[in-house]
Amino acid sequence: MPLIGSVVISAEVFRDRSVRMHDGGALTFPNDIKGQMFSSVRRRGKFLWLPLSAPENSVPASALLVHFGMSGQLRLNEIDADHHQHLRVKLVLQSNIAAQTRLDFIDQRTFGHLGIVDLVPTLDSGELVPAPAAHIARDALDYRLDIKSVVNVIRRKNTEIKRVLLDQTVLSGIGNIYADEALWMAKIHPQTTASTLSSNQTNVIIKSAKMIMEKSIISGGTSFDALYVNVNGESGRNTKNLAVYGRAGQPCQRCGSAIERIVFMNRSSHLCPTCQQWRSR
DNA sequence: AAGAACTCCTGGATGC
DNA sequence: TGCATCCAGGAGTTCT
Repeated sequence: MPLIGSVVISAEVFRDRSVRMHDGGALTFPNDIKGQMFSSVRRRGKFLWLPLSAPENSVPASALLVHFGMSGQLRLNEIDADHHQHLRVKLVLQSNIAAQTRLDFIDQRTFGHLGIVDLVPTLDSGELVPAPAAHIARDALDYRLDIKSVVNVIRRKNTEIKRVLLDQTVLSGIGNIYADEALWMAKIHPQTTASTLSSNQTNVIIKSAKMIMEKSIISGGTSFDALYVNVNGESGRNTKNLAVYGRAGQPCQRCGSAIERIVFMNRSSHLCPTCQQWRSR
């Protein structure tokens, strides 16, 4: 059943935290979403939203905003399917061409959330985006991405390049895994100060990230276990494509050196100590 | 203002 | 067997 054109018949929140970004929280969310129709699907970085239908001849003013955090999923289920152990929010949907169905928000670690938010025009393009995501930069895979200006922004940052890659206000969509993979491909140490990188090096990093993410999407995403599945509950197959992430101790595919795991900014980073040397300038 | 640290959370893996 | 500790990380908030 298609999501677009479906109307929310009812909603139930099983974990208040999962709608913490909704104005009014769990108290008002079910009533606020009831009767709303999804008119399309949009994405920017790690935010996804479903604009809610507006009166005729007017643009949508609000949307159901979803962030998956680490472990969040949206899954379409039969109306009477068993509740998943980590079901946090349940929407019952009705379309005019199919039976009722269920859109489940499942999230073990509850870093994800959803809520109804206003759509606001961005300063640069006037594109309508959810207010809580308005500060998020264009996605790495957005064809309108201005790589040249992103390179300039990155090269003005006086901090480690990996921090910058994870900063969603610079460039969005890159998380811890793809940052490590892109830096390995570009042969840059994650703790290299961004402002010491050349334009060419910075370009290579961005293009590597794009290439890696595109390849991952074709493989159905990077998943490790049953926690990470697509809308139909299927796991991705991209782990076999990873060169460094989660491969500490294994040989580098380029030079054979043992991959290292280091910790900074309270996160793991994986790198080849030979290919990615930390040169200070 | 920019950059860094802290915080939220669950449950599988690991150690004693 | 059982209990404690570690680990995974996106991003908002708070700090320096």
